[in-house]
Amino acid sequence: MSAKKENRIRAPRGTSDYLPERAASILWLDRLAGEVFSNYGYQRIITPTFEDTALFTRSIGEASDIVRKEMYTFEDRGGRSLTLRPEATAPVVRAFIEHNLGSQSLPVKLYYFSNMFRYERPQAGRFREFWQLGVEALGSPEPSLDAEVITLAADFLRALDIREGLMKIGSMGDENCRPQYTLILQKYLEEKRDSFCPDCGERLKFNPLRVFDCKNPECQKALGDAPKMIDHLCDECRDHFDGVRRLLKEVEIEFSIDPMLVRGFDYYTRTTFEIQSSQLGAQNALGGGGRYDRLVSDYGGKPTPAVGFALGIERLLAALKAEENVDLSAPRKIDVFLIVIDSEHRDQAFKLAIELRRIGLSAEVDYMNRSTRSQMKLADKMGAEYALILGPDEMARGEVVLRNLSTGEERPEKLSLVADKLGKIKGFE
RNA sequence: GUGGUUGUAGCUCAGUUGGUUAGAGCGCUGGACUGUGGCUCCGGAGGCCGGGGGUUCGAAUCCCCUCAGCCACCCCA
Repeated sequence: MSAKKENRIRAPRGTSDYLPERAASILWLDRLAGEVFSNYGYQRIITPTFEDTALFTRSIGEASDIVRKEMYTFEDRGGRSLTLRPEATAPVVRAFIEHNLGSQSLPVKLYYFSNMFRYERPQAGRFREFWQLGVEALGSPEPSLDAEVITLAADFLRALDIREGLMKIGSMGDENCRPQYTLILQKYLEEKRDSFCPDCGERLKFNPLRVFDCKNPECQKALGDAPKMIDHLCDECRDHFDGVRRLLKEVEIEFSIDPMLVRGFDYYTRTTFEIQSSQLGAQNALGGGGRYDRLVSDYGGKPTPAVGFALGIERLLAALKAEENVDLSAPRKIDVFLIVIDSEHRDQAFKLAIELRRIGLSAEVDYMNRSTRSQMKLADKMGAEYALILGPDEMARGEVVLRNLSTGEERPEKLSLVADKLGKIKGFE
């Protein structure tokens, strides 16, 4: 037990053990997501934990921070370069192409709930292993699909009773209007270069849109009258964006237009969105997503427009906790606790416990040779509804005592019939 | 990767200007109640004071290094 602390192995940095209480919260979210998402027609997909490294370098963007310094990349014994998934859109798209899911009726609507890995310095709401819940809808360019996905995200937050989520939406344009806009922006930024911080000086060279993300107040001020993508959309993109906004209003989703919204992946086109929470600290995004019309064809699939989003599970839990709207720490309750008075009846208690469990009741027994009194205390602490007492006198008559722990009422029952009886009381059989 | 801050029992924390066997509450456990819980009372287990090195007669307390947590930058879920 007392291994020297220096030698003790701990969970790796940025990871954590989800002990029963927290694990239960995660599973609860998973189950709730399953309910809400299936109403919207999304089906669960599970992809591998690791993928060919090239899958991510190509989709996320060579220049992005995630690819440059945040991936868990390793070589396996066969010399393949593999990477623990930092996000799930690329794997889902890969699976979509690999299994020719595009030949089904479109759109194909999938959701996932899985762990992601990013080599980052841990911080509030940011970990090296974390969980994401997300959807991908592939096959339609219609604004209604964007609106559906955004509504689904908002409805899920509503189902969780998270009220502080702020929906922000924007548009990145497409291959027609974005390159032109980028040039206009770059030119503007170059002219006002001295007003920006050194970081932004770098950004404007390889990814000028990123300048919008800077938190430096000086930079934000200088950006005030910078040209915005949403003012330079081509006609098609403008119509699309208008369509998304109109539909969101139809279904009463509250949102604001954020002309400065920039997301971290290079593959987005047209609609992007992000849900921010004031409860979260610096890492304030509960989730986000957008449209990626080029990704499937970039991977060699048939051109397939698509849209999706991801929510951060740990951040949802943090927001839930901060808002205190939901009690995630419901105490465990059991149906029956079996109390052994004479240790010669332990085997019978063991058998009876299993019999009760097999008919669907939760039953517990003492494993520590506790006194009767201590067993009663345990039963109480576990929130047991009944205590089943195996006393030598009753056992000699083939009976046990059934005690209702909330009323204190107790009476003898035939040992051979007590399981059936409890099953009936609890509504089984 | 950079900066700030913290690190004492399972948990939340005390620990006085460095001074003998390191404390509390909760939790765990035994008992008071020899076959019966929730309250109360009494007892017990559990810490090389994150780890390593140094200063000192003496370090949980001072110094250095390291690891980890937290917070921020960066970036994003």
